[in-house]
Amino acid sequence: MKLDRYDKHILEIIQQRGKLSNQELAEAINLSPSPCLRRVKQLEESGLIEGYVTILNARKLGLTLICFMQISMDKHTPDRFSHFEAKIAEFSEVLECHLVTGQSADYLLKVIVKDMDDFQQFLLNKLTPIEGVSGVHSSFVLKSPINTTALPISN
Amino acid sequence: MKLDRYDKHILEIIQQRGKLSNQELAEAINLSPSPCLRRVKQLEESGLIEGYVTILNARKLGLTLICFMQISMDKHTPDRFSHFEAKIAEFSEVLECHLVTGQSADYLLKVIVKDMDDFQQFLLNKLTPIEGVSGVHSSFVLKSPINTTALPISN
DNA sequence: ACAATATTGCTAAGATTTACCATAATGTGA
DNA sequence: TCACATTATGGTAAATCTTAGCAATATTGT
Repeated sequence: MKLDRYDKHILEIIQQRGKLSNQELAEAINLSPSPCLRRVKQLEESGLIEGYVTILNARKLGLTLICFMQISMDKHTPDRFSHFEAKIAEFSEVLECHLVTGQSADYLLKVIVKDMDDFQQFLLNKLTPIEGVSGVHSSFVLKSPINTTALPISN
Repeated sequence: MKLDRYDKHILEIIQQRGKLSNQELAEAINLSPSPCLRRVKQLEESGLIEGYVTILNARKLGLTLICFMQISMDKHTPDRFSHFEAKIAEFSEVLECHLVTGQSADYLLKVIVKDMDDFQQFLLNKLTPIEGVSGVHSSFVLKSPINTTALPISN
């Protein structure tokens, strides 16, 4: 699967503007609508385009507290990990869960909640009751000068 | 700005499927296309909908290495911070940059690169040369069982 | 240079978006 | 509770967009 300059240009644009009409996209990359649409469909079928999503404003939804949580597990057995991941998947306040390298933690979680009360609820009633969770360190986000879903496209 | 069940239903659906046609969305929430479109437009104008983006497959783009980096600064002065943020904004491999609380770091970065060579380039040629960067700790992502942009919508 | 292959741009049919308006539903104050 | 004001809905139609087929053009490899 190799991408020419048209494909790369398409990807760069639609990463930022997912709902651009095909005509506008075609114009932006200097191609007529037909081949432009064909290329997009191909990129979708290849799986390179995973999907289209809508980004909401967290603050306007009342979600003002974002927290990165480093989780340590007591034992590093496969069933400990899969059980943790299954439990975590039930909580909609968890936006990301990454298994990471590093001495201090096994998992890194990105969590979003309304306020500190909700955070406490999440921590005490949802996270720490999960079997095997032996340590939790929380870092609260003060501001996020960069926050994008757009991946770098190589030249 | 208060949301009724239609609005919440719209938001829940379009967070997952950003390019759903208005007709399909209307059908999904049991409303005719006209009022459905009006609601979406209103949500856009209110700023609650920030925008629509396309999610690409990082692996298929050759981007196989994701890393969370904790950055410490030597001095906590406003110009140190703003200079760091301005420099970081120039690097497309930085997907997120958060100013965070916690004893161990000032910034948390989410970085994506092709491989360890590119990571080394980023670390040595781009990140550490920034004035004021006094410490860097890197955690590599092994897998990400959860990775969503969809925010929880309260009932 | 030439043949084979792939890609483009045009066209037209079908589908969708979108504004308008009459009707229905909701909420408010007496 | 009722009348009234306000708001939201659903149908309609025009404009726009999507999308597949096809002839023409461009690209690639030998």
